[in-house]
Amino acid sequence: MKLTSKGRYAVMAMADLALFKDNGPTSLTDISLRQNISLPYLEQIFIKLKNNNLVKSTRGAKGGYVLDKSAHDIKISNIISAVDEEVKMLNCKKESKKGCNNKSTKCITHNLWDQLDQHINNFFEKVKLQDLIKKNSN
Amino acid sequence: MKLTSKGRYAVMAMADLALFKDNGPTSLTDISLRQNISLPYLEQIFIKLKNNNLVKSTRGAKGGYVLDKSAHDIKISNIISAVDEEVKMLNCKKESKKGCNNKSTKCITHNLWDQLDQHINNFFEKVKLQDLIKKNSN
DNA sequence: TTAATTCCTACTAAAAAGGTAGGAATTGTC
DNA sequence: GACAATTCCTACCTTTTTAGTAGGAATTAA
Repeated sequence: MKLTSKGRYAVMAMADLALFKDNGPTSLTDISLRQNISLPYLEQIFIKLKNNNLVKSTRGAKGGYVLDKSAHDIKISNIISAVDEEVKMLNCKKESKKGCNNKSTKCITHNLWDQLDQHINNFFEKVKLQDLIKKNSN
Repeated sequence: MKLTSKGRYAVMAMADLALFKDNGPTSLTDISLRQNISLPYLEQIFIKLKNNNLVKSTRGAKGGYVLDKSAHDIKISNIISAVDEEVKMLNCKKESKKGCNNKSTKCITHNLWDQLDQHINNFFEKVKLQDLIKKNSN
């Protein structure tokens, strides 16, 4: 299962962008300071967010990043998958050739992890970036 | 987040025990062969399962393990936590002293991960070992 | 021109995952 | 009583991943 700091940082950074979107492009330096994430690490994360059309960049002084679409239209699942974290418990190969253990058809617990994956992915599908910043203002 | 092969193996092994419970104690050698898990690794896992009263052991020849209670009464969450895998996305310290980033009160995404944890833990609470072996007989 | 920024590639340190090695203790079976 | 099968125990190890760091090039507002 891959759900670690990178995914968390990505979501935090996107939420930060959404919160400060009215100030023009937000620099990674600002996000780094506000969210306490190392700047070069943020850079790597934002390359991916950009490649996945979640943010747009402006280079040079006064540059930075802005959301590429409204916070209403960005699902958490989009962010998670953009930084290569996939929610997947199973090593089990696709049900084409061999089974999960290189043995029989499916391992005993195949369905369990499959259902869990669906649960989690479903959760991330339902939550929008906008939901986070609403909640934060409590 | 800690949900890896160890937890998966533990659940697989417990399900195996449940499936073959009528043959008397099941040796780890058998489970190792059937589930394709390395024997010494299984041993380590079973020490923990035993310490958590999920299985009972019989030493010596013809020895092995049996479930310590009915498969109806063993929750997947029991197994996962027995092998030290905890479902917890947040690094965030308990809301006592400092906030999540060593900064403000809560990080922007605190509630999100908190809810996800609850979702997953809830899932594991609901599913019993018995449910797995029923499903497997499809 | 300079300072602030994104962009890019490569390296690295620490931790965790997923084991292996080797042997001691126990017990049913011949 | 020997032996084979097993659990039990401690220590080590190898590979992968995580979470960075280092160093600099390209871009652009002021």
